[in-house]
Amino acid sequence: MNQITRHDTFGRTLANLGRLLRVELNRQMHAHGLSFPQWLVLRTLAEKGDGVVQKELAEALGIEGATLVGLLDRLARGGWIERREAAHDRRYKTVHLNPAARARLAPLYDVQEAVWEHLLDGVPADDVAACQAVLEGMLARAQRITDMPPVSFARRDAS
Amino acid sequence: MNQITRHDTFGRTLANLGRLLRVELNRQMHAHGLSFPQWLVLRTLAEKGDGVVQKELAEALGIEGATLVGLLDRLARGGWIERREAAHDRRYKTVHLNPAARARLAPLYDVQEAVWEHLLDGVPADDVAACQAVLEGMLARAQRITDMPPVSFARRDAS
DNA sequence: CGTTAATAGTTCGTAGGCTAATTATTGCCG
DNA sequence: CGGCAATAATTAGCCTACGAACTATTAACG
Repeated sequence: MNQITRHDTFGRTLANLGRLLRVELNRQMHAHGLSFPQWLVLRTLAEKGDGVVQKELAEALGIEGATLVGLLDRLARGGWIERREAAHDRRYKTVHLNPAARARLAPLYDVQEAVWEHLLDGVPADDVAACQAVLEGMLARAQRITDMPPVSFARRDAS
Repeated sequence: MNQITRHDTFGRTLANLGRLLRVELNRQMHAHGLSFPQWLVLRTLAEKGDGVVQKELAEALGIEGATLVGLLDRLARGGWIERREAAHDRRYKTVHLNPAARARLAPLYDVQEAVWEHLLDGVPADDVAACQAVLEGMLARAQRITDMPPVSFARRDAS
């Protein structure tokens, strides 16, 4: 009963891959004193430049502000970052990478890249590009869906 | 500094898509009194038949036994399932779908399928298949990687 | 001006995920 | 038979993530 659809296996692959990636990258980063989400925060911080405001950082990461608070708390406790009050508007706080953190961060780019190379070893670049195109299309549709009410998918009448 | 690599954008797409899917499916399932992980448990339970043992259920879901314990606790509290002691070996417990749960579960297959149809609307089946092939290859490699030590990726000597 | 609305950050409660340690039971083997 | 290893489930502790409620500050406008 209730057959497995073609899309369903796609979903399972995606879910399993996501979980495995999270676990594996987490494990790799832990060897350098960071979790994977923490690494994402620091990497994004380094990209966007020092003094980014929390709201903007959370948006760039695609997480909620409340979630970022905890991440920053732990990063600050570990000496990676520092929060300062913004002068012009005291509602804002700017986030700053500590000087020592930059050096500790450098090797992690190699770790990340090595993981990806292992995962995509032997896969033709064209195939990867095609796959990414499909995923990005889904991403775009998913973002549109998010604005719709939940009921819209229940296209059946629950007798 | 520390350039963005080609694989990196692929990783971001994957991570963002995974997150959006999780959030969206969670939202859809909540309209029927379930979270997305809970739905996965019940669906897997229905597939494997009644009386599955927790260990086997956790493996089918790809999560740890400890994680399943909490999920089953909440599902039992909600009247969806029931745990019974296995007769032949009192270490085991078998999980059983409550009769009323089956009827409540039926419409959710449609919800799930509708989400996938929206996400893949207009994408040629060949492209989806090609994409899935790449992802499955990554999945297979990721499973092999998990057996390796964390250091193996730090191909540079951190002075 | 001053009250009200909007906005940034935080806190609180809940859930899901992990690892490590505990408990209860069974298997093995000397 | 008896102790010891293996195994299933649970518990405890941590991190990440969410939404909702709260605080402090600033903006809007009557």
